[in-house]
Amino acid sequence: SGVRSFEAVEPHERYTDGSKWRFLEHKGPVMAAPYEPLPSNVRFSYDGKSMKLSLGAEEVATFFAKMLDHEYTTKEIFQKNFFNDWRKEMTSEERAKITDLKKCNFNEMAEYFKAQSEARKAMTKEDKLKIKAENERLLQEYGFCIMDNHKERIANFRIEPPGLFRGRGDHPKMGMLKRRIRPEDIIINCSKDSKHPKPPPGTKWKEVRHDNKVTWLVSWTENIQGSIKYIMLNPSSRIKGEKDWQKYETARNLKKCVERLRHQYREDWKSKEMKIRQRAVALYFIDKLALRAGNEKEEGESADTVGCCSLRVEHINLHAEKDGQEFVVEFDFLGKDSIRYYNKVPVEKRVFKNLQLFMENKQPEDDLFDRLNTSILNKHLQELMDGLTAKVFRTYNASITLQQQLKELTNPDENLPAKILSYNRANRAVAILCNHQRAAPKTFEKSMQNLQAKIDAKKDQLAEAKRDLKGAKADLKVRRDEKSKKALESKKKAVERVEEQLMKLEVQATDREENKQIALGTSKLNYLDPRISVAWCKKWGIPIEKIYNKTQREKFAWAIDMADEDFEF
DNA sequence: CTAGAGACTTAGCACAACTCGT
DNA sequence: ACGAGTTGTGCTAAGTCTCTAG
Repeated sequence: SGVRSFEAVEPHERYTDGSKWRFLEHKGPVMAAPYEPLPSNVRFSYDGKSMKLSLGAEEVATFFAKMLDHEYTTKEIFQKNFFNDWRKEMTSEERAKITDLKKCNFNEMAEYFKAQSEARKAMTKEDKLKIKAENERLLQEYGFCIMDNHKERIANFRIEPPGLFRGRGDHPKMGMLKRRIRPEDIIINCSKDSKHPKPPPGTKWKEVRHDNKVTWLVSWTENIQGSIKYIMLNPSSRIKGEKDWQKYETARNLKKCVERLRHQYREDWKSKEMKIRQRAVALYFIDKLALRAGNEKEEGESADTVGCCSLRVEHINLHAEKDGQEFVVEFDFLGKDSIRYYNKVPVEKRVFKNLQLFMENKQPEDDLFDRLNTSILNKHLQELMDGLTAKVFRTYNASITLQQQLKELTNPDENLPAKILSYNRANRAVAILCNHQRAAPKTFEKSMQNLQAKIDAKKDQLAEAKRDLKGAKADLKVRRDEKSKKALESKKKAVERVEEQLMKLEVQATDREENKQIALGTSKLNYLDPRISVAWCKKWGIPIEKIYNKTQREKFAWAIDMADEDFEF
């Protein structure tokens, strides 16, 4: 099943009728483990008196108890949403009695779960092995499907277990109960002529359908936002790989016409139509700053975040002059996942003047681009180039930046670790462009200190090695024999070795420091044409394992097969 | 054009698994 | 062999974009 062939030049739709497969067979999802009631000695108490909860109410209470040491359980919205949903699961007697969250004591439950997790850590090796074996069995049975002629890995074959919803950022629905998914909620998708997955004994699927226009195997509707969740294939699968390839080919098509498009939107800055000016300025931001498109969101349904088209007046500040630069736009807004975007960018005068115009007579909470949305923008883009949408600019600019940076930063004379540092720096330039941030690792300070200690130790070692070398030189001068000559050689070698080790550590420290709050993974996985990296590795004799781990090599198998050292994005 | 459903990609984080020095 | 620190993986939320109906 590992052998795949791709057309060498252009990715194509496998079928011309829009269907995604002919044959699809799988075992269905793994359901969430059923609720295990608490032992009777673990009690919940209300208003100082212990009280036995009904099974349903107890389960939801344990969700809260498990989260007690997270800061967000102290938030008012979280508590309100939780309590509201919890009460719905109570019996009418419980509901009558439990009316104030502050009077609830979950401590025994919390202690119990802490003890459980300790016990799990302290399990014997055999028991851990047993669990591992069971997981492996589950993976083998449910983790694969047959699509057309290939056995393919499934990405997420487990149904999401129930729990309390925790959105990102300031989410109005945090703390709500994410309910348990039953077989009756689940839609199965497979081919008619396949062996259909069986629902658990005594249950039924909501539906079994045979829709080969879609790629998912299982779906259900989630109760927090009412959106549909899917079980789909792993990125290593044919269907995902071809799609990925296609994405990068579209971005390469953009490369061919991007100068034309840039010229066009610069012209449009002068248009007499407000709508066209807004479109042109937004597109400039998307191109220059790799902003996301910015669809409209329903207010109050999720955290207040924006992208380009949904920017509001309050998200930018205009400075005719700032820090010695003219026409500076200061961006400050929350983007996807409530990650802050903060940037001060000098722009062309004409853009600046347009922004002033767009902001005239508006309140801070008004839309900056009031005549624009993603649908208008994408319709325009579609006319400029086949398959062009706003997000293609992100892919294009990310990939072209990597290629440029690699060209600029790679020094042919440097050794392997130095070259890899260059790669990471090129990758980092992209991550910064795309604003891929992470919380600094909790162990960051300590880990830097450790590394510094290692470096210091290595420096001492080097000084010592150099002293030895000097001694050997002096020896040779005096003795002039073969033995001293050999000794000198070996001391020289030793110095070189330690020098190299020291450099490696210093490179590592630099890399880590620069990476403190930057996440490289997202761009590597989603924005960088893997053929650029494969070509770079081949050109400089870098083993691909230094750049891509096993999972990544599987995902990018198509590119590793395809690209040679002169691949140009 | 608007709203909503649906399908699919992109995202950061928690924790499990592994690695390396002692 | 062990534990601390690092890396990899699973999870699932949060985006983008298309399509359809009114």
